[in-house]
Amino acid sequence: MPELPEVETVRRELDAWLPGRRITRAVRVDAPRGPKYARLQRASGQRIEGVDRRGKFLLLPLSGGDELIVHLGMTGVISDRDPGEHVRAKLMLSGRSRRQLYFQDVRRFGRFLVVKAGVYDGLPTLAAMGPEPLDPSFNPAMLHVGLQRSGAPIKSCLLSQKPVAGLGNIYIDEALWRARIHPRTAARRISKIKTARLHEAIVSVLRQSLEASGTTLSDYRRVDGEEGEFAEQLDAYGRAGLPCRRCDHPLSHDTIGQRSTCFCGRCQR
DNA sequence: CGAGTGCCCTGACAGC
DNA sequence: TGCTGTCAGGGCACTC
Repeated sequence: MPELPEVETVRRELDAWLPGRRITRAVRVDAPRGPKYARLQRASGQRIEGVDRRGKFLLLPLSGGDELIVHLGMTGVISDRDPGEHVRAKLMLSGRSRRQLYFQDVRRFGRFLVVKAGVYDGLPTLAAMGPEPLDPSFNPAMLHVGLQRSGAPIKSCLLSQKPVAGLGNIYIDEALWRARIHPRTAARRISKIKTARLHEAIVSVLRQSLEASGTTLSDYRRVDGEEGEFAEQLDAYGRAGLPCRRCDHPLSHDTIGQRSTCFCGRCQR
């Protein structure tokens, strides 16, 4: 499932060639009507001014004062080649190369919509998005303040995107494993010492995954169709029953916040 | 307002 | 072979 490293990988690829191009036509293809593709046709005729990211959302400011918002959901793939099936939206672009942009999304959890720039009324998670973990200003004190606001299990708290942006099921399990924090620990009970460890774990796992162009488990692909290479470096996610790489104890599996969770019952306390 | 639950959606896979 | 059931989960609507 695309999380920050995957979305940032896609952002960088798009940022290399999209800005400055005009969207000659934006169309829904076999996409449901409704809020996930709201006002997409408004992008037609506008120039793409940049490719930004907040958490797992891609934000493309447009010349007409609008913003194209893309969320990959579970199975969203942005491609510069026609994937053939499950294409939900398509951007025809100006420019001699005739390059186009396809949004493929098998399970339809993704979004591809246009809003007035910065107006996120229908997107409460984006509107309340926490700090960017790879921004140099992100520090343990900020994380601690965010965690203090919640009595929920740390796993659920991080899924909310409020204490920090861009983490999903995979990197939360990885970060908690690295920081040796049990996923059921109430967020506000996490000490400053452990919060500092968690901060370091979040930043390191995201940087390392980004270095590997993200994690491909099944659906995620880069714009050129290549896979991310971080899956082989996962220590927790998907390793239930396998020995912990730190203490050899078999990893446990549990469901927290309706999410499958893997952790070491011995060294995560 | 915070926490918890149901829901969307489709393919992969296990079991019979 | 072909069917059924289960699982995967990000974000939102809704309830308490």
